[in-house]
Amino acid sequence: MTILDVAERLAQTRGYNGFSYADIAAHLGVTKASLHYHFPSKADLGCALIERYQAGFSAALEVINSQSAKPMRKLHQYVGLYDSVLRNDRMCLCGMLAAEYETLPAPMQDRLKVFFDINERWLTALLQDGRRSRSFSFKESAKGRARLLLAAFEGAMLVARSYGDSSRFQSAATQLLKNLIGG
Amino acid sequence: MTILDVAERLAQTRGYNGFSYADIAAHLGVTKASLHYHFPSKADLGCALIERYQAGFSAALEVINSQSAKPMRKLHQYVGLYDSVLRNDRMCLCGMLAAEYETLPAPMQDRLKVFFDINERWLTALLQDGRRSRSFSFKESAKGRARLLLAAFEGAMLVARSYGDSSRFQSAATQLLKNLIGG
DNA sequence: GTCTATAGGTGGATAGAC
DNA sequence: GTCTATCCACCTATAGAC
Repeated sequence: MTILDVAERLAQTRGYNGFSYADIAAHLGVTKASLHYHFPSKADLGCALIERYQAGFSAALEVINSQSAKPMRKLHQYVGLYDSVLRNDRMCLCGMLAAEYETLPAPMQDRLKVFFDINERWLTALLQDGRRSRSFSFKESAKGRARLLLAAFEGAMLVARSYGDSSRFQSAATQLLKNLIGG
Repeated sequence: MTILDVAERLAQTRGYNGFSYADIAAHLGVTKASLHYHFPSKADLGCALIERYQAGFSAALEVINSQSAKPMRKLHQYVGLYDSVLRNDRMCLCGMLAAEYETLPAPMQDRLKVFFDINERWLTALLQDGRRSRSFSFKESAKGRARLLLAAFEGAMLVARSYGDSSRFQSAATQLLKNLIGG
């Protein structure tokens, strides 16, 4: 378990303002001071968290893209990324940080939007592909649809977590894919 | 400006863990100690915040119900409640608190779910009415649809706020109403 | 790299005068 | 009801020994 592993879990369950160096130190059995050697300030740690999360997410998106699957199957796999986070009793890191946006250091705010932008671009491309191949059917702009899906997934995670009921997320995602994109 | 007014704004913009008695006191020009006279603990204040927010929301829902408008018009008015919050540069109080759920005192957690439950019930009833009168058309359960709408609205607010762009919310809401409920 | 020790600040909360 | 004064716990962060 690395510092980032522990910090990530804490940030995804309690939020950036909901954990401290002391929490991480306690979980790892080290002192707070040693953490500052690796991440001088909490803002540094926060930026590293988003960057690593982003990198992991991007890698997962590439894996999905590398398969020659139908667009709808790729979309289901995308939903699976969120679902696995939720089943791990966590909220999407960036959805969590979005709530705390106004309290975040500026460098974290910037990286947060990059995460959403990358997801939006990936989803937009998938939706365009799917519509071209007549796998998807929708009238609005692909970008608008992508934004809607992303926001709806984040919101569904947010509410599902309050109820400790991941089926709420799955129900929402299923409806979205069936009624909003539907072939 | 009352204590609750100031605290509400802070909670909606910075989150429950993102403001302190000192912040409220500074905005009101009083001391922290005097705040504790009205709300002994921060949990008391938090509960009062949710209860007042809930009461205001319920009152707004009754106003909508009291009109003899078409179901779709009522739904648009419901969306307008969220939109006005966002235009005020705020996030829905309960969407905000949902992110911080795990760090909240138990009494706040309970009240938070009550808020969502009440919204879900109101939306479910409206969707059922609309379907009965053939104003709405959807195949899934009204309850499932209600949950989806609520979660999607919260998520759309969440993301829109990070971009400081309320049109992102409006675009999402418009798509949801047109494609998910559509007549 | 990790430790001890500590600084300087802020958190929520209380006692008691007015 | 609001104030001053204060408490103690916790926060982020640094200095310097090992």
